[in-house]
Amino acid sequence: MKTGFRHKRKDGLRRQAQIMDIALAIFAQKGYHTASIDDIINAADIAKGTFYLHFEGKADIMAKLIDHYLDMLYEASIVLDISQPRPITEIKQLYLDMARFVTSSIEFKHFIRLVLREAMGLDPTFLNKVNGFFDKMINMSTGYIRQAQQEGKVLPDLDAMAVSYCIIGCVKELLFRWAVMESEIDIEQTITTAVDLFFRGMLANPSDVEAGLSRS
Amino acid sequence: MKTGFRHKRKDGLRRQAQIMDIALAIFAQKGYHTASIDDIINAADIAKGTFYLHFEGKADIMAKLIDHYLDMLYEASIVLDISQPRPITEIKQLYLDMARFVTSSIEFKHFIRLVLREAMGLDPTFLNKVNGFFDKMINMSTGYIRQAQQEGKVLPDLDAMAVSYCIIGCVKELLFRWAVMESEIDIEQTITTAVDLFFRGMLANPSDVEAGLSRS
Amino acid sequence: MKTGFRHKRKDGLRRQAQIMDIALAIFAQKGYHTASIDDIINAADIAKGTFYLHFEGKADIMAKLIDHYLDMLYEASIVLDISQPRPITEIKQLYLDMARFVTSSIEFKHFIRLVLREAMGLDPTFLNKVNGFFDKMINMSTGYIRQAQQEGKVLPDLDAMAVSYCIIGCVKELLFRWAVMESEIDIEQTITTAVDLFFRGMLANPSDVEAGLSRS
Amino acid sequence: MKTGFRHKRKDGLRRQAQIMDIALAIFAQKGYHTASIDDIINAADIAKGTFYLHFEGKADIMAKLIDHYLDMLYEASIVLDISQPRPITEIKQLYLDMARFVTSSIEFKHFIRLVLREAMGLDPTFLNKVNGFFDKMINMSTGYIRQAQQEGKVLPDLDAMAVSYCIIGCVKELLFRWAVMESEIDIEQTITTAVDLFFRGMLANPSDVEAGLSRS
DNA sequence: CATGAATGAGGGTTCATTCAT
DNA sequence: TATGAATGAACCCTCATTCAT
Repeated sequence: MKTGFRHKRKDGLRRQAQIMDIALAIFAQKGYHTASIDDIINAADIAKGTFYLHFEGKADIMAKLIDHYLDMLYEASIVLDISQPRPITEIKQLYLDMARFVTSSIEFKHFIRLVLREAMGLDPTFLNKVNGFFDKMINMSTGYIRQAQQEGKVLPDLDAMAVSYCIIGCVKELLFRWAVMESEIDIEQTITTAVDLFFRGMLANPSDVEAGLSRS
Repeated sequence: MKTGFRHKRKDGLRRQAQIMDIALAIFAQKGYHTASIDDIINAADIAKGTFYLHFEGKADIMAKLIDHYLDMLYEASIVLDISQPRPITEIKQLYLDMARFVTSSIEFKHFIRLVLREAMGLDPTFLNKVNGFFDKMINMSTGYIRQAQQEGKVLPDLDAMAVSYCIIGCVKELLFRWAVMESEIDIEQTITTAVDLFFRGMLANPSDVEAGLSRS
Repeated sequence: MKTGFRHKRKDGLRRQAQIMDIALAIFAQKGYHTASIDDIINAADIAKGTFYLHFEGKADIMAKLIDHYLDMLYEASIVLDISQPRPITEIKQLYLDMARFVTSSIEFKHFIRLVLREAMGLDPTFLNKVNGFFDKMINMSTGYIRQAQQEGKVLPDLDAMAVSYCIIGCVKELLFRWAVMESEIDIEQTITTAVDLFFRGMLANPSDVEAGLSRS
Repeated sequence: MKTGFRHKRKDGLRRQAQIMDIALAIFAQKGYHTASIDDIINAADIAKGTFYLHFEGKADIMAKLIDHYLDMLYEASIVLDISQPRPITEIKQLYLDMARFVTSSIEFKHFIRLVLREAMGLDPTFLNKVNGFFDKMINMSTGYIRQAQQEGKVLPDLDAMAVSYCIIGCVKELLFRWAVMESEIDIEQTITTAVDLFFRGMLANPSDVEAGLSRS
């Protein structure tokens, strides 16, 4: 028992962030259940103990990963939280901005891949965290649609929540194709199509959307 | 017929089907990774060896389950494979029929729960099988939309495949809410809303859809 | 992953008993904390899984060992539970019988060694089990002395429980020397000396003990 | 004196003694095996490295603790080493003094608790050190009894060493009840009872002890 | 002297799989 | 066919110890 030498000392938080990056890549590649701590420490080139120095265990690093990226998403989603009315064109721009944001980094791709592939199959803890985010999106969307209905801009008989489910479903599917199936999808083009589709189907006065439609 | 005599002897296929039913319930409840062979054989009240007599292993029973239920879905989806034109109203009815079909049995609920929760996180084999089905749905839908575009019934500039992604996304999301999150969703009502939404957004001549709209 | 062949099947309980015997020897030799499951399975020439087939873990086999031997001791101690008065000589014989009983088998030696060396340093669970036995012995002894005091055979002012502590202390020390330190002790001779010593010190009428004294 | 300046700098020996005190308390509370270095450094509010600056390791601090307290006991036991004859009453007083000595400080209680609970289960090194002390006590006692036998004060046929085992056993048991089981024992009263009991059982001329008996 | 991040051997436990009966 | 004891690779996790700073 003569261990503990040959260090490559790093500032605590940087080391932790570095391990998280690598773990995320591993999880995204092999899946949470299939990936082992050994996979992570080998990829990170650290010792077992070093891992447990920074994280309580496999579930802990997963939780920290989810918290970290969800925090970023929550923050980014603030721009979507519209209290004052905005023109359709701006809305579409917001969606495109969000899309560019989440598709800009490989880490986010890994995170989305991980979450959409199997975060649902993990502890209720994880499931709740992730679904909490989607639920917030849905509620935000629902509230926005209802307000538009009151303003007479959206068909009054539409079930706002059902529509929101559809929108979130579209978003998830697109992200799934992009992050999990690595499809060659033109995200911006597809989002434009989807937004136009939904707007055209929802709006009380279709001419309202004309400016926002890409072609016609 | 040489069944039913001696120590718990059953016709091979019936026994196998019975084990699969139980395994599906277990997998749907605990998740594929979390569920163990022991869970299955205890629930099925058979011995370890008996399980391996009928299945090559854990992955094998999972594969057989996926194959079995996907086969049923493929068969059921035949009615959606429309070569000749159909009126909008009939399309909506087809969707509702499909919805009633998959939500009618507890086994299908288990299957959908299993597939949407984590089958994506398993072997590429499983992922491919399941996505193969969704891809077929998407291709079917895409072809149908393109045909409608040629007939001038659907806006010509729409990216048919992007729209299909949206539709499948909606379907998955609804099924996810129903089977995984056990939300109290009125499936038929929500599907009606979604179909109307999409049709209104897609059709070249909105008046075509009037008959199909639930309210107007 | 191709494991599970090459068996040496044994009847379940016999295998369990065999593992317990070996584990007891290992624990007695290396100590509970120092001994590892690997030590046990190597000595028993079984696989890791086989161990966990019969025991829930290290603490479980320890608990089963303690229960097993304490049960035997409780049973053997029944003869000491004297409701009707007995002559001194018989008492001494009872002690000698008990001594012969616990020193007759190597397993008991291992058990006593284990218990006296460190069972006190384990979980409160183990501590309580073992002390429960000693407490029963002490209570039995105390009750017996008090009865003798009422009959005027034992000095009335003696603190019966304090005397019982002394007796148990002597017994423990003797067993410790024999089982832990492997001293060359003539157990029977020493017990005879101790019993005489205590009796001579306790009895109201020293001549009562004459018959029981080994010499003089 | 160059103590007290700069970052938490203390005189080496004082710091070492302080750590030992804390370690003793931790060991006594959780047990040697269960307690970790982390427990100690946390309680002592020092860094890991600081611990290894003062001690070679876990075994080393344990050894130093045992040595330290055994030294004190050896020193205290000098008063028991009687070359010239003493009256019975004085002997009893010596025992009571010793009892008061070891039960006077919380540190001694911790030490006794540690030693009687599991020091026996550690390295032979520790076992030998502790037993070395008890052996010295036994030899001292044996010599004293033999001398008394030659002087005709103690029954000549008694096995002096056996009697000594009994006495040490009583002492250990009392200390065990007090330090480990935290029983509410009146140490002085119980020792008085024990001493009287043994003397009455040993003495050739029982009237010799009369003065020493608490009640008669 | 003091620090605490890093180490890795070692330990306990699980579970899919096998095969003698 | 059916059984279930046996297997062992693979995991997760702990903690005494080291040494660059």
